[in-house]
Amino acid sequence: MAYGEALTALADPTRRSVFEQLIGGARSVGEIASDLPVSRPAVSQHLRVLKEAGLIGERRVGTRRYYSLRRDGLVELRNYVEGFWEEALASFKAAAERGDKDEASDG
Amino acid sequence: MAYGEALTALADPTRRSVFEQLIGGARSVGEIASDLPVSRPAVSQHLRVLKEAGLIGERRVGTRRYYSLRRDGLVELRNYVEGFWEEALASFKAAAERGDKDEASDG
DNA sequence: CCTATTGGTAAGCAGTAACTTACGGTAAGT
DNA sequence: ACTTACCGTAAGTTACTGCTTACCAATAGG
Repeated sequence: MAYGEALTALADPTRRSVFEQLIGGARSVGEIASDLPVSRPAVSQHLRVLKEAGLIGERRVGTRRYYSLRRDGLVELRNYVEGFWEEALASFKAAAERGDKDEASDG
Repeated sequence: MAYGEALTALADPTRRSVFEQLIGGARSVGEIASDLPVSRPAVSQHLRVLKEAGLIGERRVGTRRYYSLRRDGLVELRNYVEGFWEEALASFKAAAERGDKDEASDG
């Protein structure tokens, strides 16, 4: 059920940029913000959403906080996508074998 | 780049319900709405967003319109998820081999 | 200590998103 | 033709979201 929060978190373009910055590895808040056209507090807020969605984690060193992707969160999101992907494929196949033109899978 | 619209489309819970109803196959607007706690026009609006995101297609028969998932849209979304999944895995592995504790992949 | 660095939180604001009701438009049935 | 069923669109309202500025807490270093 947590994939809902994950999808919501990744819906916003800015927040998705934050997320994608972390694909390569951990980064501090300042580093992340320096690559974005919004203020640092805005980045903090985005990080909070991503964290509550389980997509990222935090590690403190000194006054800095390094954020990085959480494997569990990614797995959950991936499982959701793979899940309906498999189901949809099965539906497509079943419809095709019935000769249905219902499906707009070709459109 | 269209995965952005797809993620935005799937972010809303009601719209995600609409989407998930279509996994099993094509449905008419009325059928979809009857399983949801919102009005039919609201469903129409959600369908439009999903359609513009490339996730669903439409087929008209009589006065009814059957909506169903579009394979291409699903592929795009799946590719996005698989993409950062692979990259993230590589990053995790590299970090682990460096002995980094940067990554919060375990948290 | 005092200051600088780093970053989270609060308050406020503007934009947008989701919903409703009301209406229009098309196809099927009588 | 008239009615019914089905559905999209328009207009308006409410609520939320993302942003900014201002402020505060914690650590590091002189």
